Amino acid sequence: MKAHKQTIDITMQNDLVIYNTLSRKKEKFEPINAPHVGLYVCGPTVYGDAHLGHARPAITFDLLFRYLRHLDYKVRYVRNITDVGHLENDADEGEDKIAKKARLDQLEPMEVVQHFADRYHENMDDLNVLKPSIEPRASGHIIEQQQMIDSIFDKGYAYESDGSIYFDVEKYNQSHKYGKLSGRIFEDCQANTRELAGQSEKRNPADFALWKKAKPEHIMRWPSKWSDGFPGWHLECSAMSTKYLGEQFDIHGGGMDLLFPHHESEICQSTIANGKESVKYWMHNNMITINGQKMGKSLGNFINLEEFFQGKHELLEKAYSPMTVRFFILQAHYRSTVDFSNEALQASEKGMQRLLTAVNNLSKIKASDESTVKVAELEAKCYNAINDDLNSPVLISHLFDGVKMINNLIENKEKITSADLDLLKKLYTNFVNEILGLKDEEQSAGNDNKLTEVVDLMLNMRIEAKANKDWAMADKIRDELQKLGFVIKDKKDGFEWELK
RNA sequence: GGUCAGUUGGCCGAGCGGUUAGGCUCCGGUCUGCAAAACCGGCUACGGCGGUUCGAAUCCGCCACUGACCUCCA
Repeated sequence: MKAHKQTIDITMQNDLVIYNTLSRKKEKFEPINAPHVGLYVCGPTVYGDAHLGHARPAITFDLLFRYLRHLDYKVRYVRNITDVGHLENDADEGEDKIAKKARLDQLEPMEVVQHFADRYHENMDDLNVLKPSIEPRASGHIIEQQQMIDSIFDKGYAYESDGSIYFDVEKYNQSHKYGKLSGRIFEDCQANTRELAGQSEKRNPADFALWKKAKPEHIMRWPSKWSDGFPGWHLECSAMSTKYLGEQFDIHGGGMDLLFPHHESEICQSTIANGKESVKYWMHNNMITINGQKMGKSLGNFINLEEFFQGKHELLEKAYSPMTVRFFILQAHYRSTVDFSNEALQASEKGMQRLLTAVNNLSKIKASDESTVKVAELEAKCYNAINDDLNSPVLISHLFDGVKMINNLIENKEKITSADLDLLKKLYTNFVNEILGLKDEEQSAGNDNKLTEVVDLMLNMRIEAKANKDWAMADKIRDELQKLGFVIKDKKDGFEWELK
């Protein structure tokens, strides 16, 4: 039995295919140094509460992390926290996002960082997103970033201008061809990059900052040989991924909006500093839209995760649990946009409940001496789906086919051997709990003991009324409880209820 | 304006040359004192116009529309 499982896993490992943004193709996943896998994902800039948009990459790469671990890879997952250097407008001019928030709230920048990092972690825990192996902060790696600048400078791809250091994109383009990830052409970037006042210290509008001299009022600053200042936004990811995953590593992930210029710039920095391509597979999750539009601060349509969980937002008809949000996101493929709507969320909520109920009901199935169901086939379909560039929607559709199988087994419409039953249970534990990361949230609600006793009492009285064929009393108890928001479910031998 | 995606049934959302994706809704049935819940079953769509092919939602061309990035944002 164990030996059998091993063979399956080894086969499955060899079958994983992921879409590489670099080649715009699906590629067989082959780690540089198996069984070790290095995974780097761009984390949040912690100057505000996490919203639905933050949940997408977190859940997408959590799925990848979980699946790679399921395949017995030794994964080192690094997801950074940006706490310095990310400027307004993602430009090379403008106020630091953290510093601005600190100024507005009259706090130390690190108070802002601590507060929102803590909130982010709470939200991620709620969503059942596993903690990364390492969660480095940009401000803790100033030395590493300065060393990387030195390296780029020594190789002649950076220049100083009034205390700031810029990456020389034109020179890079001549020797390495700029734009291989985003598909942009250097000349177009020159023509289309907006020329801001104050950018004149750059030789070329497409150049980006590696180190910025701090203006007198700028509070987040570190000494350097060039000036008192702070690192450029793109640099932190290159410096930290190199430090923890090495000069070459397997997968770099992030949102599609980071593809340009952030990831393109990372490639430039790492290629020059390390003398070689650093990332083997680039993966990008798509955006979440609301009523067909991307969420954006300027559109005023972004919804915080906390607001989802509490139902406190004008666009929300009700609260949606973290698992509902997670399931909703997993029901679309990560490279597709997914459009938020109350109707879609509610569809996911019901569907997920049906799936999780079936999982709980697996224990009710009794084994026979033959099987009329094809469990091994179902398992193969599930692995094929997840192996195909993490196709979670197709995986989920197969799991729903299995739900029908489970329900029919419970009602003895189908038969299953004990070996197949073990496989079926393992299949659902693996895919639903371990890989998709779904868990039943039902238990915690309405655990007020007195309330439970009173409601149970009422419903037991109703059973007596029914036994006496006192339908008026039975219906009265039911209807009144329903008015108060209780959902009453009659069962063959009793009842179940929950408070909405 | 440049670059890149996409347009699938009432709603969401897979598919990427031939087979029922799946979920929710809706409709029927089982169960029930009646309901609800639960379960089972049913519901054949691919923006428009041409073309390639024995065969196209899937490939090609044109048109229309939507979105993303280049500016905030994951």
